Amino acid sequence: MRPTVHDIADKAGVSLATVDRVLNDRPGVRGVTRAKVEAAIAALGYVRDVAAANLAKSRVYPLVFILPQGDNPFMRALEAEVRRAGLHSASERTQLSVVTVPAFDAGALAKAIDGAIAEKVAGIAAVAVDAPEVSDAIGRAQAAGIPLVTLVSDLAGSGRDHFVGVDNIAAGRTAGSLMGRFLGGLPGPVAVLAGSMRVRDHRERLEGFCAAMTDMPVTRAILPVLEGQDDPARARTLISECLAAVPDLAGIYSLGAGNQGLVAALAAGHARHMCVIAHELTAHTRAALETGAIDAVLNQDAGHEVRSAIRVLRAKADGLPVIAAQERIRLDIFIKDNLPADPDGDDGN
Amino acid sequence: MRPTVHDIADKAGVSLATVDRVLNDRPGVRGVTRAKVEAAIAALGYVRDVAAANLAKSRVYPLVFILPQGDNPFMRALEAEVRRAGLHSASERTQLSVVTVPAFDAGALAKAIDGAIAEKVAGIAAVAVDAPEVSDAIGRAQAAGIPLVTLVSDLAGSGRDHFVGVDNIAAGRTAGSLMGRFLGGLPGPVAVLAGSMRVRDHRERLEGFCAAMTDMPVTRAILPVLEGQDDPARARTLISECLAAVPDLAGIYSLGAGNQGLVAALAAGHARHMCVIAHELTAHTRAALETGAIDAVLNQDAGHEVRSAIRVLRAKADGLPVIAAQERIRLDIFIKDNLPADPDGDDGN
DNA sequence: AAATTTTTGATTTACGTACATCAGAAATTC
DNA sequence: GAATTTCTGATGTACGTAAATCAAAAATTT
Repeated sequence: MRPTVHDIADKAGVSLATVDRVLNDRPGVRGVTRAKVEAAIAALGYVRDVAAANLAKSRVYPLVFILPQGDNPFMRALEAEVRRAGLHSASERTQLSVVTVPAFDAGALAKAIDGAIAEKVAGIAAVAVDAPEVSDAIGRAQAAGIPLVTLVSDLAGSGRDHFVGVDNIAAGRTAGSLMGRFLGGLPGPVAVLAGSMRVRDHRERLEGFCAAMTDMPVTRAILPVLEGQDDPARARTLISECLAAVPDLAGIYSLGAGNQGLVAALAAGHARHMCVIAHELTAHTRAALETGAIDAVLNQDAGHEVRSAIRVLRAKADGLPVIAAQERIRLDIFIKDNLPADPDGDDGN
Repeated sequence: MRPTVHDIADKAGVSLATVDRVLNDRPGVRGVTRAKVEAAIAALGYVRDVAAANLAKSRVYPLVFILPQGDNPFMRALEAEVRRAGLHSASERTQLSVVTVPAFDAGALAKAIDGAIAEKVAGIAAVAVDAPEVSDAIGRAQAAGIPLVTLVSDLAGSGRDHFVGVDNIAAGRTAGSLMGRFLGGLPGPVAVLAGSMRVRDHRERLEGFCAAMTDMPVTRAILPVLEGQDDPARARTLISECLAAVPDLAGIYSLGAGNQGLVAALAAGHARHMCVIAHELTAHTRAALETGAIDAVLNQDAGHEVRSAIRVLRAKADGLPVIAAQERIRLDIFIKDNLPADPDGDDGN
């Protein structure tokens, strides 16, 4: 049997109350006594039974996820994962809620953060927008002692406790590297479709992509970035125009959302042999992978991100350390042959 | 606050003891009363507080992992992950242990399974060997009411409760597909290095690889399979001989272990441009990816597999359902650009 | 209607921790 | 050495469930 607080008390020759004072960092213990207890804890290899502790505390952790509104499939996937996690969260004494704010609206995001602070939540996860108002709001959360993690898009320099998301420069590099290898000696320039260059993750992906492409043995022109504002209709127009204007186009890298429009444009275009790499596995990109319209999809698993955010926020709320290596979000590469079987599949690992 | 057993008792107008009898399926409750209680449970949306329940039960779950001996890095990684999971398992009242048996030794494996049955463990996870003795032992585990999952390599048709591992045919297809795309129009045959064709997962990977290669627009010869017995020295010899004998070799698919030998042979050989795809991310394959000696590595995450096995065994032991979609092990594709930063990194998700 | 069986209630203890209270001991200050 | 402050012990309750016991009530059989 693993040691309990009683064993510590016996071993250290003190009372249960004193052990409790040491364990929970309560005042009123002399240095000598504290050392005795800590020695006993170390000697016995005691670890607190969190389940029992939470039961005794009957503490609940209300956590808020602040996500952008709109039909960005990845954001909706995140929201779905939060709700899914909410089903199991009861047993872990976590109460999850989702607040949506207009996309790219720094003021609204800041307001939502302040609202969460006012409600005295135990933690906040937010998709950051790169703006001073947001940094300020994050600062207020920190001042209030409420842990806050940025999700998907980071805001370095703010007081956020942690970033949950992929390394977007590496993601861009991966895309460039795959694109280069898939194209091989095939000539022709490549196009890049982004949402907006004012968003940090999109900038970073482009940066990595260009770096990888220039590292390739074959130099290849990268056309000026097409900004589709993550809007399917705009994306479709831009890609269609590009296909028409550049007859020898060899590849397209879509690093933002709005892939529905990309797929539509490709389908409408003549069946040209072209290498297409996109981000985020959604119903549309999955279907396009299966038909061969898209060659590879880079994905960050929404389920993993949500669970990681929850773990980190709970750890911060309890003052526990976060094991960085354990919370690293990996970049998945999907081609049609390693697609997970279930469209809504969540491996839960 | 979420409802407790007391709330059910009040709502149903029965005593706590009766609620307990219904909840834990104990005898001595009339059908009418049982229905009343169940109605109250449904009406209140009661869910058992597993933490409290486990605390009250103070039940422990001794689980055994039976793994092959030897220096197969992936198996050693699995073992390391079991030990790592063991550190956190205490809080979940799970006691993990590892038993190693000679690789490919059906008799030893069967004996190990019987040993675990004799020890009345709560669950068994084993890397299956395709043999009748093993099937029989699995049958005995089932007869003893001990849940058993196969790990990495399945044994369909046996009484195993679940298989934890990747779809190896899909893995082979993925390798073939990537190989074909990376090679493009480049001429030349490809070689396949396997451990042994008597192992099911290796057979399946080969099958998928060949299927994907024949689906490619460019037909390409696949040389007879080289069987390295997962032994680095043998693998090195075989690959070196192959490189010498086939000057126009375009690619190598290594679908088993022994990649250390493969890498050594490649390094010793002249710096020929060749597409190399291997399985399992180990220190050697990682280093080879970084130098460019290997182009892609297909990986099944040992940590995910171990955690999935634990979840499944615990669920089975408690008579709870397993959410299949949640326990699907994904096939990871790594190229040098999306390598996880930490060699021993475990994302824990 | 009595005897028997089955079902239900009431109550208690336990799991491991958190937290509060109050009395008593030890250390410190005056 | 007394008064004060600081520390420690003893004890109890709580969290939500499991599990056991024994008595009482209800249903069933004889």
